[in-house]
Amino acid sequence: MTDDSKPAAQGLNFIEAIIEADRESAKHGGDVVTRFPPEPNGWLHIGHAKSIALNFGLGLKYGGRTHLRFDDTNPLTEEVEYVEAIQNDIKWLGFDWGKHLYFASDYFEKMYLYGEELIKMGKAYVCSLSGDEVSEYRGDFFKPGKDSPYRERSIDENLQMFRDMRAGKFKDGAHTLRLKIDMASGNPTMRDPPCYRIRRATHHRTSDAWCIYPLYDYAHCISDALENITHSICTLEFESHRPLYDWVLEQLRTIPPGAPVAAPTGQPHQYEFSRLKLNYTVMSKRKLLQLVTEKHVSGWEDPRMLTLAGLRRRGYTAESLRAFATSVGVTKNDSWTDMGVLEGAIREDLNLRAPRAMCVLRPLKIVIENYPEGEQETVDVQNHPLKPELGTRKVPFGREIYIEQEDFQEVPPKGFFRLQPGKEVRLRGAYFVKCERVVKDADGAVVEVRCSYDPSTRGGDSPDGRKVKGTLHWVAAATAVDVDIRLFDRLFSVEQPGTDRDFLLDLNPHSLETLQAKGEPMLASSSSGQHFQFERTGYFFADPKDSKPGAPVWNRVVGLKDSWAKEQRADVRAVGTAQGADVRAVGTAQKR
RNA sequence: UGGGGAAUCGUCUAACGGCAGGACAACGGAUUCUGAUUCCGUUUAUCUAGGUUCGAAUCCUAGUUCCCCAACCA
Repeated sequence: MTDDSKPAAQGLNFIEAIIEADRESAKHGGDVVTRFPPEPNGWLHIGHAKSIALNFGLGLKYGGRTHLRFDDTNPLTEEVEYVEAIQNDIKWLGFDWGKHLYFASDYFEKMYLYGEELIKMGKAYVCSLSGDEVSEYRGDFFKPGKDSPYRERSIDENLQMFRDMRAGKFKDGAHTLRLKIDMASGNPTMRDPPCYRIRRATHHRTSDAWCIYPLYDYAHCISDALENITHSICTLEFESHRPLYDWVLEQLRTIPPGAPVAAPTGQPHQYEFSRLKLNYTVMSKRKLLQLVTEKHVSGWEDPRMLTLAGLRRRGYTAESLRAFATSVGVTKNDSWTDMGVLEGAIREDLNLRAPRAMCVLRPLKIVIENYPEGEQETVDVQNHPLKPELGTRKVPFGREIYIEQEDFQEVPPKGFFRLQPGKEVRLRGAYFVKCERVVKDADGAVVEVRCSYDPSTRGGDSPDGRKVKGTLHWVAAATAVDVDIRLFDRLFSVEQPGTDRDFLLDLNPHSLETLQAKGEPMLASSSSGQHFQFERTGYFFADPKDSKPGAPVWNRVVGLKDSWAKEQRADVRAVGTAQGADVRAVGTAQKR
């Protein structure tokens, strides 16, 4: 997929630059080992895709490897359901951890022994302050913390108590093991952080083997070191945790030979990049979970959700997501990516991938008066104009057909070149038709348009060389199949949901519209998981969950770009502002 | 009145003392049996103020703005 003929678009991202410098200096023996460390407490979303693509991409690019490690140190929120879903999503995205599947819980025994060693070194102590007291003693940003009264417990007592913690001799929350660092540090993370808490909860892997569990800051760096991770890449909010990450490993490296547990071999370094922020959506797992549990969406796999599962079901391809992840770049800038970039990525992919079909979303009946009654024929239509090798298909045509309601205007606006009284358009792959008259109901609404056709234009070209401006998609009424369609819009109606109020208030009430359309017969037999471009309307995907054999349900992945619609909107705006406009504007011509 | 980060077209991102480049968006045009795609073109940026230098987005000084940190969450 690389194109060396392109002029250097280069510029490594800053992590690649670090890695290349490290390889240059033979740091880590030139190895590159990264890891993707999800906590199994929710489904993966588009933001994770950026991290996955980064970590696995680096492993691939530099001939190293990437581990999948579940960061499962909090049994209260973690479940196997998530472990499975996460693996599923990563594989679907196209990445492979090979045999390198790990769990932080695999290291619980070692982590515990490291705790004992830290106690023996005088670097950790059992603290018996309550949660409230701990935060009180911690101070705040401007006020240094105070030492815990338990800070100077003897090594023997600490060791005994830590063992008793493990043995289940204390109530939940009665004690913690804390690292002895510096209660006056300007960085709150370094104010004697707890590294073990007592918590009787069944763990999804270790069951009830443990009643104490390590905390993130302690567990993560140790896991990285045990796996010989070289570049431990995380998001910006962990930046202030890096001194602690380094501190723990530094202590552990001093474990003497012959101790019950050997010092970890790896010397990983943590690097931080900015997480993906996309407008018109929310990314936090807490909010996504809330959308699911409060049933604002149908589940983690709702096609409007920007979870990987939701996007997959919506019809996004793994390729498009990987391309998107690459296109947003990797920096430490706090930035917002426009949803349009994601939509562009899937359009670009599907434009090449998806065969074309015709489907009329909001039908308007056309009767071709000079077409023989009772007669029917088939016309050949290209399956993919960009790929002639995909051939053509037979599409039935007849006297009565449907076109899109918006493709006819009795009183057309300026620039409209679709069907209108007295004018001729092309029905794709079929004939030129001309609007002769309009049939209205009692209220004056157009219910049917009467046309004539030119039999000599069969196939869509006129022998006399006359041109038409418009080409419409259509479906023959007699053979049309009813098609279930779901049109999705952005889940939220504002760029940054929840900025100054509850994010749920920013939900877009029109994010889902279902309708029954008229499609060409082929669409009834399409199998789930298939993509089409419905010509002139958008890219659609047969929903893998809701489709039944012979009755696919079509998700609109994304609409086609529509510069006509955009122009119309611009005209509306222009008219709106012109009314209030001031004539003085004429005078600006004198400038310069 | 702490600690840690970040500031480049509208957006995202390059440039590492030597012509501020690319992508997306926008706008204009060409082609088109999809008002799609494709192609061509145009507009738009170095947070501010000083300094060093032949030369500063880049180095120095001072300032401004924004983000993160006060779970026994990750």
